Amino acid sequence: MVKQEAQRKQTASMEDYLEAIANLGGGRKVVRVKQISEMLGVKMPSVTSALKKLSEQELVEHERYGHIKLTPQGDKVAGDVIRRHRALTRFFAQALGIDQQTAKEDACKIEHVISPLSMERLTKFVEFIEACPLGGANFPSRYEYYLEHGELPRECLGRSVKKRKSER
Amino acid sequence: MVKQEAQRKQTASMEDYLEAIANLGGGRKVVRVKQISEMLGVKMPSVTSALKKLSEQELVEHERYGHIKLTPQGDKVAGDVIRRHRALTRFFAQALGIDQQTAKEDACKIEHVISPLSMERLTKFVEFIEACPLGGANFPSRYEYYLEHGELPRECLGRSVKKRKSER
DNA sequence: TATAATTGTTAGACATGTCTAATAATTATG
DNA sequence: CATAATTATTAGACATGTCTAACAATTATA
Repeated sequence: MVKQEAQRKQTASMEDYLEAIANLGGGRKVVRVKQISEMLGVKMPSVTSALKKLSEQELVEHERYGHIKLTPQGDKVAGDVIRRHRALTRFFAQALGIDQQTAKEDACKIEHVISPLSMERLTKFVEFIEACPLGGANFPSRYEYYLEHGELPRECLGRSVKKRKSER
Repeated sequence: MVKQEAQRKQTASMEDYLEAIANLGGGRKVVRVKQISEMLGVKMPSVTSALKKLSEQELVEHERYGHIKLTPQGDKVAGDVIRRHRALTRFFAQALGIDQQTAKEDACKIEHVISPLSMERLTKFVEFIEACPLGGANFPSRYEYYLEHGELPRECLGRSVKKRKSER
């Protein structure tokens, strides 16, 4: 087995840069400092300085005034961040019924701090919600009822629903 | 209406200090720099320095070598943080089935970055889960099945379950 | 292609929050 | 109650990441 470089844990900030570069360079387009700076809402010198750090860690290839590209390692890290981002966005939007904008903003913050275990469970949770006609299709609609009316829908009150043996 | 001091948004770090002081001082016990430092895993000078900042913002009362106490404002901020913390912990533990330790750790991070909207929905979600015998009691158990076996439980596969009109 | 506009970099200030080392105050104990 | 042990503070270093101002390179255009 080949010895694997231990992947240094990135700060939230550096993860944001990697994510931005991946998103901008997705279609092999040229990535520019200015785009990154606009996407992240920081000034260009901040980007330059971040690129320097990421280059030193071999996560990014960057030469003065020249091209910006993720290395395979950088791409892997960015991919992980993006996966977390997507799952979290789906969770907030699909499961909790939150608007896309807020869902993304929250995902953007939480993706940097959530534990792998919680991330995994949250992902499975969304998959489950989306796949299971009962826990899935019914669950969100009942939940929405609860959100709107502040009280449980009929089907939850036990009357019109047969309980299974194990629940009697 | 009395003019209300705009509540300056706190950093994650300052929120942690307020939370720790509230938790330690809960029973009107004397709060000590050392306790805070141990609870947060920082050295004492960090605490002293944080207390200075929080005092300037009138969130904490602190005199040299003396007592440490939240002001009413500080107490309010701490209370908000603690409420977020609790709801998040419940979510991870109850809804996602994550161990208490990890649930708390994640809550500790996320409580500082989640939006009020998502927080509110997440709280309602947990309430719903805990209150609704169907979306509640059944949902987590089906979800657990899915977690363990990697596939949906029978009741979710449409066979043994009558769909309601609206879903046909 | 010379010049203007745009984009990128460097240098260095600043804010936040941590730490260590040295010192001071408080508290416990012989 | 004097001294030792503990707890707290100050001073200042350091790391991260942002910014502005000044300058440099690149690209567009007259």
